[in-house]
Amino acid sequence: MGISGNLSPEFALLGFLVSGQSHGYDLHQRFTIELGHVWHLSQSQAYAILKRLEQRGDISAHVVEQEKLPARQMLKITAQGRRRFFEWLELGVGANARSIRLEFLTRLYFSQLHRPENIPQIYQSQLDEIEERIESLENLIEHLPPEQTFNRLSLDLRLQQMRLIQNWMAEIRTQFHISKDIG
Amino acid sequence: MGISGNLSPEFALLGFLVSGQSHGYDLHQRFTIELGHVWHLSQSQAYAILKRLEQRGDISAHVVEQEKLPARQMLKITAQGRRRFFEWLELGVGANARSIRLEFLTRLYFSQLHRPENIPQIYQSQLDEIEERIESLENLIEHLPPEQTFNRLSLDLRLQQMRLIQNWMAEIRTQFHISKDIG
DNA sequence: CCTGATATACCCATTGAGTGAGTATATCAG
DNA sequence: CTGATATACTCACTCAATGGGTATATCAGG
Repeated sequence: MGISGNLSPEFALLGFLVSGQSHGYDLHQRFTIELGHVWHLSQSQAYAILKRLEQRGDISAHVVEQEKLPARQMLKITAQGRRRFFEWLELGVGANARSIRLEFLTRLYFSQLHRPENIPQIYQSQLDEIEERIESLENLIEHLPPEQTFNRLSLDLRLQQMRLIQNWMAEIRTQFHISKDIG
Repeated sequence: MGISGNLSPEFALLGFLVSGQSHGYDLHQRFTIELGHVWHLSQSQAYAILKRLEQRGDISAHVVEQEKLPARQMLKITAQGRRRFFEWLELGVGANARSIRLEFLTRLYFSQLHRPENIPQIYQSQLDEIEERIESLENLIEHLPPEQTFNRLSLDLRLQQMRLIQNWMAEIRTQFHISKDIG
């Protein structure tokens, strides 16, 4: 889990349900419109995740018959689901490029929706993780035997990507009006 | 498949077998030493992949009893496996950051081992893909409705990552002495 | 001599990711 | 009346990945 657990399309669906009950089709639609360039989530994948969430007790479902269209599974978030969602919202996402683009942005999206006052804190802890990661990569590269060409190229790219993300985070600071003196 | 099929730890194992027969434990060791900072492949994952490769007929296995240690499965690449491997070696890997760091580097590694003369061609087609991707991202961003904050942030980051990779590719050009006038 | 770390060598169960296709019905434009 | 599009969901399958478990052998330290 944690670092690359790739769990957040799950939490994103949960996050939409925090605003009120809904059903699979609609959740997938909203996801696609709002975060479709962040992740790609297929319809069947969305249904699979929702089923899992139900099995875990994070959401509850009840069938709603419709006059003309097929019946819907109306989905509600449970107390447990709500708790799990807000716990997730405050976790760090780790510091690899992919999970920052995917998970951190998703977290930011739902923080803005449900907990805007927490944004500075979430922002800062993410930035801290990135800076730690940069140091640890610099260290790794320094101690890598010189003949390890391909491992070095890989680590170099990762390091450069982390530095890029550091700058991109500065853009986010501006866009979300986060002041500098937090943490 | 193709773009993000995530298939190359498979081909990497196959690629080690091009140099001669071996067994699971050793292949996993070599993988970890040579490409351990490119991918992380757990031992059990390695065995799972090798089993799949055998089922497909890309490798063949026969048991070798050992005097003291447990028996080994000696693995040999088949004609089919060899063909599949060299086909893969010439394919493009697509243009997302992750698959370039993982798949492209792996391909480069095995090209150097088994087909050094093909490096310029592989390099160039990868670079072309990256440049196409940059254009297509620029286009997407341009036509994105301004209210789509999070989708925009995601696309922005991807674009910047692609530009970074473009520069990183230039470093590779130098390191591998690839001349500029190819393709 | 015994113990514990390390290396060799492999397997299995489970969870999850992800695709592709199928099943229905309703609406609306041409 | 036909075909595209939208609503709404299900199923079967493959692959990814982790975390454990199972053995045996070697070798160093107490």
